[in-house]
Amino acid sequence: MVELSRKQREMEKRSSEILRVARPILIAEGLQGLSMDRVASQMEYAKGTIYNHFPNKEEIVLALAVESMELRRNLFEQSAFVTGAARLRMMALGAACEFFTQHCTDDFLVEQCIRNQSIWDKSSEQRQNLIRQCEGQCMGIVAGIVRDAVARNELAIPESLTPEELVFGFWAINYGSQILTYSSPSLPAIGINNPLNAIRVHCCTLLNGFAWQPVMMLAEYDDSMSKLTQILQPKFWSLKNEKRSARPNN
Amino acid sequence: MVELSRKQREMEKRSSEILRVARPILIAEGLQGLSMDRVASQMEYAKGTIYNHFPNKEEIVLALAVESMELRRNLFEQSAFVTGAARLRMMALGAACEFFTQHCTDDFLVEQCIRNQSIWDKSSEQRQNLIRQCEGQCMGIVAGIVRDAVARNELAIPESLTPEELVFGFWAINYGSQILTYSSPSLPAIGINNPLNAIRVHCCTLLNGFAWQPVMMLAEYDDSMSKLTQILQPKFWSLKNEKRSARPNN
DNA sequence: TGCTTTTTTTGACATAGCGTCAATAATTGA
DNA sequence: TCAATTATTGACGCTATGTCAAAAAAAGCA
Repeated sequence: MVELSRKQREMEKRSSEILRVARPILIAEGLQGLSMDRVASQMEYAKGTIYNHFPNKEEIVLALAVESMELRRNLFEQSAFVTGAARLRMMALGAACEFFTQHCTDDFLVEQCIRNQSIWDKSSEQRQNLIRQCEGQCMGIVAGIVRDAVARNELAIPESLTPEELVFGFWAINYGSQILTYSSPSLPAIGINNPLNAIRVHCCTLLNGFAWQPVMMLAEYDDSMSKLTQILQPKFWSLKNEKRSARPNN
Repeated sequence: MVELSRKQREMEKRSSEILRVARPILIAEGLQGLSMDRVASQMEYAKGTIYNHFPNKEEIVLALAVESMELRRNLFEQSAFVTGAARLRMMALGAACEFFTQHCTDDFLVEQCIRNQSIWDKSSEQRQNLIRQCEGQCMGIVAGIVRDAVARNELAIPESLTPEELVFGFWAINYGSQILTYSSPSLPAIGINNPLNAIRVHCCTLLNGFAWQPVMMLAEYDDSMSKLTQILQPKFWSLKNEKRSARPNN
């Protein structure tokens, strides 16, 4: 019995070693660049051994994505601790998103990788559920803030929208902007010079559009965001570093 | 000379036949499913012949995307003909987006395919420029409406934003929502039941947030959208069918 | 310790896709 | 009609995937 758990621990250890090797490859060269042969040779194991841990590379990618999404969720959780108006907490989540894209670029890239049909076609339902779960938790955190705002009479949701559908808008703005930023051929060429600022402006404007109290002018919003960022960043960094030591990378 | 152009016409014809064969494969089975061998065998030509027209499958995908994006651009152009307040024209573009995703699903899917690094890594700069150009034209149409709104004093753009960056927000909402809708594992499970309505609400709210005149309540907005849709749909359909006859599909 | 059983690792194999290119077939022009 | 040009072909080399029987290692046992 002790034996069994030792075995399992060794198994675990090797699995995470595979992930440790695979991550930089995925980040540097994308889905195409990652191959089982390559992971195997870099680990100095035979290919079959890798297949003992992960039945295909899609499964590896999903496992990496789970790690990255957990970091995101941790950032979100941290943001939710901010006290004050619900709108402020909502903005703190915006700050978490900003931090994630700017300072956890690798994780952000990994997250992008799973927006690919082939991954979902080939991977196990079980691991897919881990992703869904994490996604659901993130949604839960944000929707919770929305509900709280409603309870405090700081926000009235249009009747045709669920709280989650309201969150969906902010999610879409952030996600959409980032995807466009990373994958649209040369945004500056079509007049978009500062997408990051644009995201902020649009989030603020959307919040104002819903009359989410306290309504803010842009300058005010920017100020608040700066303050929030200053308060939150140390925590964000330590979360990020915690994660890093849990999955040592080269 | 006449000979030469006949040759060229035949070349053209075959190229478009390749696209005609490739499109349904791409739509039904994605990037993975599309292979040069398969296109070749389905056309009853040898693989080498296909390579005479397109140096790799990424190039085929990009060519398909150009076709699809041209349809989108046509819809946008059509929308821009609407007369009245700039905001109404902006909404007409929203209607075009709705039409595109709902009734030109295939083209929408093809458009998604090119959000993939490998495509940009392997395809020719020349064809990439066609995409960029089309993207730029779409942006131009929308940004033109924004500029017009400013000129008519119906809208004041925040000073830290270019008109294009304002458009970026709407683009992100639409794009982001659609990507999430199509690629997020079961949105309903996390409380998003009617993403389409959500997009509408968020667009309206964002417009209102910018105080783009005439500011509208949601019900009013929905009414206007219905009317716009009724006016525009016939034109949209004929554009779509025009396209279809230009690229006969099975 | 020595021997048997179970588990793990290995890499050759079958399969499939990409992109190339010398050989072959078809077309053109005189 | 026949040489010259052009287009087509599919076998080939390469890389990657996923499998599986054989070999090696580890565990169990007396």
